[in-house]
Amino acid sequence: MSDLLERLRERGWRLTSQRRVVAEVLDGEHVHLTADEVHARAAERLPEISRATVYNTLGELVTLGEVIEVSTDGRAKRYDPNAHHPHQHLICTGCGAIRDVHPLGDPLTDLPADQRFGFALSGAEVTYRGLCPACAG
Amino acid sequence: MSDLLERLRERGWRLTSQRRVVAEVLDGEHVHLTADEVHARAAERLPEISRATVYNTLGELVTLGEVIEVSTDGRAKRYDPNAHHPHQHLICTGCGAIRDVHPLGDPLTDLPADQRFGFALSGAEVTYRGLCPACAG
DNA sequence: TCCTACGATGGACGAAATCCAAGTCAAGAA
DNA sequence: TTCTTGACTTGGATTTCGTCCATCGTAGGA
Repeated sequence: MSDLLERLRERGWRLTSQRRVVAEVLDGEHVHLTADEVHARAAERLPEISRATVYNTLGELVTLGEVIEVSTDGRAKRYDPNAHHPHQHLICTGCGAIRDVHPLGDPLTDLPADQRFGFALSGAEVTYRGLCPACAG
Repeated sequence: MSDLLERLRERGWRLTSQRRVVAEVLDGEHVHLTADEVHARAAERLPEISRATVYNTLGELVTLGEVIEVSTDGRAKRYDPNAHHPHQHLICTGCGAIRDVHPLGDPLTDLPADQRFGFALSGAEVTYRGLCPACAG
């Protein structure tokens, strides 16, 4: 059993075939899939899995901190299984490809106290944008 | 006439009453409105303006670089008229309130060459998240 | 094996945004 | 000023993404 399923089981997750397949889809490929793509890949192994179940399961994985939700543009959210390694995203403005990147330092430290307006900061996301080599042609 | 309308006119924008009202709504309040809120405020002055026109006009303003589109979460996009002053956003995880903030340095410089993967970078957006004083209450 | 509470199902629903064919009008031409 | 034309607007249909809900199924403990 994968590390992911193992961790979930330890937390009392009821392990259904549907949840197993969704977790395996995410665990298997470290790319950034939409909910619909996750559903399509899960349906290859479990043809009658419903979209509601995929949404429910993804939501739980996000709540449990196993998966990160990425809203890159105004389109479908993407799900990033690389939740245990802090990182940011680099997105191609041409084709929409997403890469995980590791900038120097912690973005949070760049926001001085007088720019925090009394907020209790919990995190910062950085999205770099540019043309990938293929799109720059 | 406002600076915004002046700039648009110089670029050959056909100035219709609908476009004028949308531009004035954005120019007047430096808050982050959704398309629906822009439509509601525009309709106060021009009751029969259609949603499609508001969406069209907002899209053109974004293309022209006069307005920035902010996709905070999976909800409606917000439109930020403060496009000529580089800034980032601080969002309350409780109530969704958005503030413009000015972090130190340029986020782009934090991404080392070996993390750029051949991309031609065009920009970086930083979203700080936390609880605002009212929600932390 | 049996129970039962938790999870899955799928169709209806809703929000946000886009599309499209038809009607309207800003602004340059005469 | 009036005319002309192509760009702009309209509103309803459509698409996309996601949630809700009543009902059915089943994982896992007793």
